Amino acid sequence: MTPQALHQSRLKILDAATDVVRAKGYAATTVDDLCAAAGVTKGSFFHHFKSKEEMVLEAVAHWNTWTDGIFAAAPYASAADPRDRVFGYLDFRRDLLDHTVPQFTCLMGTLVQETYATHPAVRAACDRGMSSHVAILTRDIEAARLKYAPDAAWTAESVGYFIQAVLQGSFIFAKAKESAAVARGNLAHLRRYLESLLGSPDQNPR
Amino acid sequence: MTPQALHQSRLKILDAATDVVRAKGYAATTVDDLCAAAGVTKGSFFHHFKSKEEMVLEAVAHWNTWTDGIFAAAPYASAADPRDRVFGYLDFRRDLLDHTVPQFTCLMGTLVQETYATHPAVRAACDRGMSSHVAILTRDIEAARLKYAPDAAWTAESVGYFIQAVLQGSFIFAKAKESAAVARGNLAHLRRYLESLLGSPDQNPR
DNA sequence: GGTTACATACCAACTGGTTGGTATGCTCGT
DNA sequence: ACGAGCATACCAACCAGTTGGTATGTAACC
Repeated sequence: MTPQALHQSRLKILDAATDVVRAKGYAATTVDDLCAAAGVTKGSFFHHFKSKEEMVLEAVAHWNTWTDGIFAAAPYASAADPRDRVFGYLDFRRDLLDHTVPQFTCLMGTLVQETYATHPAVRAACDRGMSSHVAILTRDIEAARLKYAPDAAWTAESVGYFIQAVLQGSFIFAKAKESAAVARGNLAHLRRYLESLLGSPDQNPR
Repeated sequence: MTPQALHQSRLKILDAATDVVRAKGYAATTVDDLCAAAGVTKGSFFHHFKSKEEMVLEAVAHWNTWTDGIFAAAPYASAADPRDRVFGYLDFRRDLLDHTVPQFTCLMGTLVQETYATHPAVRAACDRGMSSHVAILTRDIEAARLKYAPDAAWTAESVGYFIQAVLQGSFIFAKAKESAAVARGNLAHLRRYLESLLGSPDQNPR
């Protein structure tokens, strides 16, 4: 966003927030935790952010530009066929599971669970972020639907939300079991379902 | 569990915990919040529970016996055909979505997100609880698989986890959007997928 | 070139309110 | 009279946010 956003200390705090909040949650993360992780002082923190909540709102925005960049730059994103992009997305997310649990889980999914009733602005930011990610995904799904299942009874958007829900739910089990095994199995089921909707990516159109 | 568990104040605290923790999360829920919601004093709270964490562990156990009872008593549970029980479960969960968001979301899904890295005992309790619910569901799925898809490439257990992940992910979107609409759409997709695995419940076997 | 004025970035110490938990004593059934 | 259950007052630790100050840069003015 603003040139300000590039400032070193500011960035370090936002980066630290994505890690610490994902690991401990919002309420349990103290400003001191963040400062220690970012290597800045409390004075610096409150110089850059009016409050802890305002900071986390910017952390969500920071997270979204960061992840949007990752998915846009991924190899699958430049596939010519939209269905290949959809399945490429699934494979890409499956490969992300090779990282550790705190690394592949979602900041917004974690945040919204504990803040939806108490911090309306955070809830709204998570809603916007998750929905915009779904919208990006939905574009490819809709293109694939028009090409491979034009008479389908389902909407592309509902499939986009379904994919995200499977991912978010998988993260919960990954945390509970400290293992990505269930998440991997879930992605396999999800792929099979999408193949039933769009056909397998190595089949021909129609 | 023990006859102790039936004690009035104890029960009121555990009931309050399921509501308040689901709404505000574990860290943001104070012992005073719980006491106020339960209508007991702090002295009573710490008479019955050694600590906030020990209380939440019992709240998880309390939650599991409560929900297990609900699902066991639901009409679908006594269907003769295992496939009917599986789809009955899906319909039952869909109907639960008519309640408010705080009412149909899952205590353990909320809890584990923010505690998995900081409160190992809570994480383990959530894992046990969620896995045992999956295990109950898996029994019906396995019976349906043997009857309707004996040569299937998938395991009943992995389908059980998939169903739960879709539900948990749906809860996240319900919280983010303060609406169950996405959750309903997700359950429709889930049903379609299960029909592709087991056949539609009004079809004949094989 | 030097001085004033001001803005940004940062820091350590502090504050006032909150929190989980404790200490102590009251009450009531047996 | 004795212990289970409960109530009240309290405490030390902790927390978000404040304060007052320093260091650095920089733009303007003479």
